[in-house]
Amino acid sequence: MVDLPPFSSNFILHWGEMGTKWGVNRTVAQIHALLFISEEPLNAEDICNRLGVARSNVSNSLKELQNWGIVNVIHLSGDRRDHFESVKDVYELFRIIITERKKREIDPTLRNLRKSAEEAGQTNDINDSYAKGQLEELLGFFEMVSDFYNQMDKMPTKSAVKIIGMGDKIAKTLGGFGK
Amino acid sequence: MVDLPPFSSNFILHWGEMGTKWGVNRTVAQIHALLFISEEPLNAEDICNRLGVARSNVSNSLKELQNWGIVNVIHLSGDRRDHFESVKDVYELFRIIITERKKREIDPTLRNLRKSAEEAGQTNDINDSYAKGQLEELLGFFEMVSDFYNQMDKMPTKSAVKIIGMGDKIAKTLGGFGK
DNA sequence: CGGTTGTTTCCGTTAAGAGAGAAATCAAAA
DNA sequence: TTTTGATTTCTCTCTTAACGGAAACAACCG
Repeated sequence: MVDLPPFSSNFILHWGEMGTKWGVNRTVAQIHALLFISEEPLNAEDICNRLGVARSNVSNSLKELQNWGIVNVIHLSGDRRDHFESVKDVYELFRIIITERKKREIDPTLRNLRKSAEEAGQTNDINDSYAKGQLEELLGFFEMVSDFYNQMDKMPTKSAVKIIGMGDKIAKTLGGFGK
Repeated sequence: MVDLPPFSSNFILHWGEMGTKWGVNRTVAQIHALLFISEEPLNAEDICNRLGVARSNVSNSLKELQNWGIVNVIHLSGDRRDHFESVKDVYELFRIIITERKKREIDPTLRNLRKSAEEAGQTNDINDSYAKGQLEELLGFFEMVSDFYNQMDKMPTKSAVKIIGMGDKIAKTLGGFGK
């Protein structure tokens, strides 16, 4: 971890570690952490040197970060090399991540549940009716979550933040109805 | 996949597959899926037979599901064997999962960010000020998310559901402010 | 054309995790 | 105490992912 203050390396290492728990590989998360706290865009060479990882690894990791949509290519005048920068706004960053995770982790299940529920609907075996009901419950839940995500995604970031931040007030208002 | 209607095996297999994307192993997710759609509690032997996996694997997986808090032991009269049942209410199920994931995936980062931000606060090197600011932004975001989770957790399930379900209406109300 | 940059694709190594099976251990009921 | 069920531990295998290095390739520019 060359040329970085201790608190930065600490953060980068931790972010890499957590990355593995979030389903992205360590290097990918580290590179993202580095770019996120870098004021200027960095080129691939810079990243290699700072993190001490192989060039090919950096190249592939950058590609994955671009697939996620949280890292963009920047061209500096007078320099032919690609430079990379992370989405810098935290709210925007997580909006993208959440949308992407929904696409990968929710939508396939939603499709499968719809299919399963449909198939289940065609059987009338009394033994299967409980399973059928549970699948329908699950499907309903996933539909709801999916709708919620879609609405948050359409919303301007600030409104979404406001909803999250106002969680307690909304809860109090609605609490009476929910009981 | 013995003694199960096609839509059930389909669901169990898919849930197992998605489990790997959610960070739990395949067998653990499959067992959970099986228990979730089973009306009666199953014993370890049953699970072995239905899913065709090793007994030890079932034992360890059940333990992990109990650690997550989404599977409980049940004792049936006249049967000394442990029986297992999943949390059956979908909303309750995901409330538990989300709380648990927060504990594993958010809280450690929150702690680390607090530490990093504190360390960063002590340096006055002008070169580090951007990184410092980004870390503070990130910390603020994680604090907000954490608070939101805590509030949802304290809330009766129905209120939480109501907030999620009313996402669009709340968005419309707040939309004007957010723009 | 030669030099630089970037991507892609191999290959080989290493590390980590999942999974199965066997045996030892433990606990409680009969 | 004996028996049954459950957990724990250990070992072994298999698979996957990560990683680095090297080379091939394409694109571009001077």
